Amino acid sequence: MTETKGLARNESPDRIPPRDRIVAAARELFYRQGIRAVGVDAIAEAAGTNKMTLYRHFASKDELVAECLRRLSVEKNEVWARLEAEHPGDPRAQLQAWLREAAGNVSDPRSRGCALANAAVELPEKDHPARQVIEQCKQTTRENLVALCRRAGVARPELLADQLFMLLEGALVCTQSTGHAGPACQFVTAGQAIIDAHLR
Amino acid sequence: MTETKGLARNESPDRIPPRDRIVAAARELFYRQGIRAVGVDAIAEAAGTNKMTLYRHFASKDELVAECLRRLSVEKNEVWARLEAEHPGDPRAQLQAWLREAAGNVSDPRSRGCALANAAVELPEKDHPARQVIEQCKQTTRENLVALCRRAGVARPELLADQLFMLLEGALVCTQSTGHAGPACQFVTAGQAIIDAHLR
DNA sequence: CAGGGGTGTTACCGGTCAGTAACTAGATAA
DNA sequence: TTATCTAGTTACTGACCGGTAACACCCCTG
Repeated sequence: MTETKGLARNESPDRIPPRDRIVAAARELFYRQGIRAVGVDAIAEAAGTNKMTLYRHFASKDELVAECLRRLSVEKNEVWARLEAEHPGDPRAQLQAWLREAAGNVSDPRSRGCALANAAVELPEKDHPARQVIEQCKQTTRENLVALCRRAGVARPELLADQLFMLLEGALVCTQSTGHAGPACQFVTAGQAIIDAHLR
Repeated sequence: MTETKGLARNESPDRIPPRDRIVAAARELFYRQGIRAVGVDAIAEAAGTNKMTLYRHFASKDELVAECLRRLSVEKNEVWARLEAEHPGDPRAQLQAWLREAAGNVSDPRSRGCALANAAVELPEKDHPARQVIEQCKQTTRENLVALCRRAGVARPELLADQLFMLLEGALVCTQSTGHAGPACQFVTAGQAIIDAHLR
């Protein structure tokens, strides 16, 4: 007895709590169809639950959107530790690995760009709870990329980071308007040229 | 007599026909607030008319969206003739002028990115009437940029064009998530570096 | 003058939206 | 056991959505 101390309740078939199922379903639907195109009923149904349970966990749809982007933001920020773990003490190898990882996202045929950037397009209201999540995550990404470029020993780390940042954002948004056979297929070549130019 | 042969009717105060007012109002509202966030009633009211007149000119809201993007597409394609007129027979100067013109769009504090790219984010349905307009315009832009780079005499015109294309798309989308003080402020520097590298 | 086409106005349709109330079932914890 | 907490279910609200019907208006043309 005294086994399940509150953290494992109501696991009928899947043992995933409703809150997590809701966030997972919402993330997928928001990303595939767009935030404004998805209703809360559809999210609840895709999560195998209902609207009331959704509203017991989230004050509003906007808050659910923010929570989805918050989780994505956390996941995105994990890449820096992973790069360091894969190439410890070798920032240049980490930069190359970053480029390859980014290329994987760009070339993924299921990709619909960056969910955060897409949300910024769909939600222009400055006071939307998702906006600070978006801006915070992008800012953190930029800072981590600058730090990596600095450790790589380039003369102008901020410039290199911003060039790579814009290149990646551009490639991701390109796939949605020109497809994966458009300019985005030059992502690696372009990124490598930028890095090489900075490494002399 | 026989003056106004049908082209100047119903010009009460402004002499702009309702259809054009509707498209102008829709373009502004779609761009500022997002396509899905704007209702047809709001468009009609902003155009100084009503919903019935709107639906007499457009079969549906989706068709109105497509028409808005079609007009934007036409305007965007005018840039190539303008560059040629301003720097006749000097493709390298035209490329520089393109970069400066693009920089103007990026740094404009009222800019919310490219309306076509934003629409591609908001309208993922493959059969939406706006999609072929988006893809067609982006494709044409890419081809014109490749042609300009080729005339400029660089060794790999397709690569240069795609690099500049991604850079511009990235800068435009960046302004919506990281603001105008983010990576986008390095647009000109980055673009110039790319061009210089190709011109040896 | 008579006619007609483009416009304005009002009211309406069915559907969907975000969000809530009230109640039931089931599992846990004392 | 009893009490409590969470989740499921149904039904509902009021607002708004895209789109339409019917009719009055007005200016232009014949």
